[in-house]
Order: sequence, then C-alpha cells, then structure tokens
Amino acid sequence: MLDPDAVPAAGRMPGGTACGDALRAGDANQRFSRHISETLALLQAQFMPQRRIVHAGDLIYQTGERFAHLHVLNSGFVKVVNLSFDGREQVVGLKFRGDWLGFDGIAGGAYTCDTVAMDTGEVWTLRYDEVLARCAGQSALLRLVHEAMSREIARDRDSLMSVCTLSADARVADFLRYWAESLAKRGLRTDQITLRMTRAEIGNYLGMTLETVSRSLSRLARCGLIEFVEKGRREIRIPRLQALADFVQRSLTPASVTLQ
Amino acid sequence: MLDPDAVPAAGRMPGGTACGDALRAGDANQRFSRHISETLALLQAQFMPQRRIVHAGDLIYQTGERFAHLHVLNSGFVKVVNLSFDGREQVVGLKFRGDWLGFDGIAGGAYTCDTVAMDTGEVWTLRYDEVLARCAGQSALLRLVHEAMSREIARDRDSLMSVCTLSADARVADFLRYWAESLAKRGLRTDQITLRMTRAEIGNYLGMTLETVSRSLSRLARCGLIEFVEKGRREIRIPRLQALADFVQRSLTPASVTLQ
DNA sequence: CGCCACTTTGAATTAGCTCAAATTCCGTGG
DNA sequence: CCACGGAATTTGAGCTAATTCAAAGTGGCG
Repeated sequence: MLDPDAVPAAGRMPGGTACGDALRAGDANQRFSRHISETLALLQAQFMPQRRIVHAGDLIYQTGERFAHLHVLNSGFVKVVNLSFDGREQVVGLKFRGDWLGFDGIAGGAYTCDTVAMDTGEVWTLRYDEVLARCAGQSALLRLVHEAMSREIARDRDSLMSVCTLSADARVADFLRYWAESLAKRGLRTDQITLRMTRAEIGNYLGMTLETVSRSLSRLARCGLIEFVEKGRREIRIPRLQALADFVQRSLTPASVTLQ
Repeated sequence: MLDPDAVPAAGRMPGGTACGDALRAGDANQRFSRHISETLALLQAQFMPQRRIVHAGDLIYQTGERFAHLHVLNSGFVKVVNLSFDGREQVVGLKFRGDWLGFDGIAGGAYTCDTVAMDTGEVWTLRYDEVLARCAGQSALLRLVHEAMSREIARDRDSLMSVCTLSADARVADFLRYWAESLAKRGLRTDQITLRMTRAEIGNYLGMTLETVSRSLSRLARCGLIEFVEKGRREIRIPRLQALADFVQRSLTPASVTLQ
C-alpha cells in the first residue's frame, strides 16, 4: 500500500524546506495575482474593452473565423479546442482569469481553434489593430502582451512534456496540481476545486480515455491524495497539494512506487 | 496488405483535386519562403545582428540562463528541449530557417528550455530590449514578431494533438510529413530528407520508445510510403508526400487500415 | 418520477514497452 | 587500407499499462 506521506518534501531545491518552498510559492502567487489585477486595470483604462458575459458552452471564437480581436478572460474558465480538418477534436489548453485568448489567429489571419466557456464568466474583447497601435506608444503594454504569449508557449511545452513522459495516474495528478496552482495564482482557494470538465474532456486533454481518467481519480482518492466531496464527483478536495506534486515525482523514479 | 495508392486524394477540401491542392500548397510555400527571406533581410538591416556559426550539439541557450536576447535561425536545424527539475528531458519543438528562438524566456526573465543545434548552421542574436524599442516605431517589425510567436503557439498545439490522437505509426508518418513540409516552406526539396535526429530523439519528441520509432519506420518503408536511401538510415526518400498525409488520415478512420 | 448524461467498475484485448540479441554504421588508430 | 570499438539501429519475444467493450450505478433536471 502506498503511503503518500512517506516522502513529504521530495527534494527540489537542495536547501529548501517544504515550508520555505510553500512560503516562496505563496509570494510568487501573490505577485502573479497582483500582476493580473494590474493588467486588467490597465486594459480597462486603455481600451474600454467590449465586455461580454458568457455561459458554459458558449463559443468565444471559432476555428476559421477571421482574426481581428484578442480577448482577455476577466472571470470564468475556458477550454481551447483544436479541430483538425479530419474531425479530430483536441483540448489543447485551459484558460483562467487574466489569460489572453486568440494569439493563435495572428499569424494566419484566422483563428485556428475553438474557445469554449466552461462556466459563467466575462470576456473582454480588444481590437488587435488597436492593441498594436497602442503597443507602439506604451512599452508597458507591449511587454505585457509579449509576456502573455511567452507564458502560453512555455505552458504548451509543459503540457507536451506531461503527456509524453508521465503515466496516466501521474498525468491526472499533474492535471489536478496544475488546475489548483492556476487557482492559487489567482488568489483562489486550492484545497477544494470544482472541475468544469467531464471525464471525457479531461481524458481528451491528457491523451487518455475517460475510463482511465475515472480509474486514476479513484486510485488517487483511495490513497488519500484527493477526496471526492460528496454528491457529484466534480468537486475534489486536495488535502495537501504538495503531496500531489510529490506523487508525480515519485511515479517516475526507477524504484517506482505505484498506486494500489 | 496495405496499398497506399488506394486512396490517392482523401477528400480534404470537398471540391479540390489532389493536383489543385498541391498547386495551392506550392503557392503558399513560395509565399512563406519569401516571407522568411524578407524577415531576415529586415532584421539584418535593422539590427546588424550578432552572427554565430553553430555545429551539431552546440547549445544556443540554456534553461535558467538569464533572458536578454532573442535568436533567429538563419540556417541549420535546432531542437528545443524542455528539462524538468526532476531530470526528465523532452524535445518539445524543432526549428528551421527563419524560426525564432527564445520567446519562452520573456515571461520569466530566464529561458525555460535548452536549444541545441542538430547540424551546422547560423544563428542571429538580437537584444530583446532593442527589439522592443524598435517595435515601438516600426509596426512591420512588431507584426512580424507577433506572427512568429503566434505560429509557435499554433504549432505547439498541433504537436499536442498529434501525440494525443494518433497511433505510433501515424505519429511517425506525421512527423516525417511535418519535417518535409517545413523544408518545402523554405524552398527545399522534400522528396528526400535527412533526419538530424536519432531514433531515440524522435521517440522522445513523439512520446514513444526508440524501438517503436524503428518499427514504425520499417513498416512505413515496407508498404512504400518511405524508402531508406542505402547506407545509413537517416536519409529517407518520400516518393509521394501526399501519400503520407493520406496515411495519417486513414489511420484514424473507424474502418482503420493498418500497416503490415 | 423518469430520462439522459455522466461516471464507475469489471473483463478481455492490444498497442506499445521492456529486455535481449544481432547487425550496421562510422570514426579512430594501427 | 583495414581492424577495432562504440553508438545507433533493427528485430524478436514476452509483458504490461492502457484501451475497448460491456454493464451497472448515480445525479441533475424537466
């Protein structure tokens, strides 16, 4: 039987204690949260963006649609879905408050994916030509846009690494960890998260079947890394976020400990 | 036994003939090739970039290194490798002439991956602050940089989709198709390509083992989709690029035809 | 209340992995 | 020029993680 508490602070930074890491992470999250708020404030002041309330299932933009606008998520959750012309659908990204949408359309003049709201939220829409024009005068804005694109590139690579190197259980654990971390960066609680996706969507995003997602979640719950909040299995408690991260680590050591 | 010629023009655009598609693709490639040349000319004129010759194995920049420069590949081939702190290595991208390197470093002030030359080539290095400064005055440059980032985002998503939705054989076929297409876009011949990567590197990039890559290549060769140019199995002939693309399509239809 | 979408779990199957051995290629030094 | 050694590749055989197929179970909502 696996004891998730056995390896409490799997050594990342040689000198750092688990507590120290947590504090530092907390600082970083606060900084990021402030960064988001400042970004939104700046955009609001500069652009008077068109605001739109979206509900679960609403399309924000669509593959093939002519690109003319960038969007910023002020609240809610969005999934990014790539469609191949042969009919494959692939969830390729998740977006949270403060994230930008639509960069994919810049190069070809048309969006290359669908973006779908997974919950009620507010999307701000900016004309790209206006963004470009103001970037010229305002280096702060320019930096901000570049940083957003850069983050997206780095995040996409992490996704690929996760899919390519982790087992199904570890991928699901890492997905939950990522989701919780994204909430933490926005100043939200992370001990309890509400998945806005079905098992099928999660599986699609992680490159596995919905049954495997379900089994992995059950295994993670069985050994106490997560708990299902009664009634509805979309609500998940994460008693110790670090334990999830540790599990991902352990799952790829040679002397691999597995869930049971 | 699979006959790859059985489905010569698997319907993509309803009204398009295979020939028409090829011509249109040819046009697009020429446009892109010109676009690259113009980009390089513009950068050369604007920045007098520092030029550096790299050889196979040379590191262009490294994970953790302070970010201050963007790079543009003037010639050669580069792989982008993500390193996780727990020691995993993941090839997350391939770069060709005209591609930019280093966007990942913008957000955090430090590069988040290694970039390694796979062949002799020339890298141009630009100071990021200088790029920013000139972007302010020159909308053409600004557009250009944004387009490069946008392309990278779109491409990364395609990678993820490929890994998540395709079988091993299809993934290898799609990898070869992508490589050939990248050459085509740069005005190079695509009927014969020299892989600059070992089976292990390809497998890492595609999320499979080196043995599986080898087996898939053998299968693709057995049914005539590719041919090994004698002496050394790095050189691969692709008699009909479209046949490779068709194979990827067919491999995911319900009535799936498989290699033998 | 009953339908429908989602989820869980089991059993059988399989694609891809691991381990192992043989082969080929290529650079190096005699 | 050829022999040697290490790295890369190929191929086979057995195994296993994840898939597929199937059958319940659960919850939300009209």
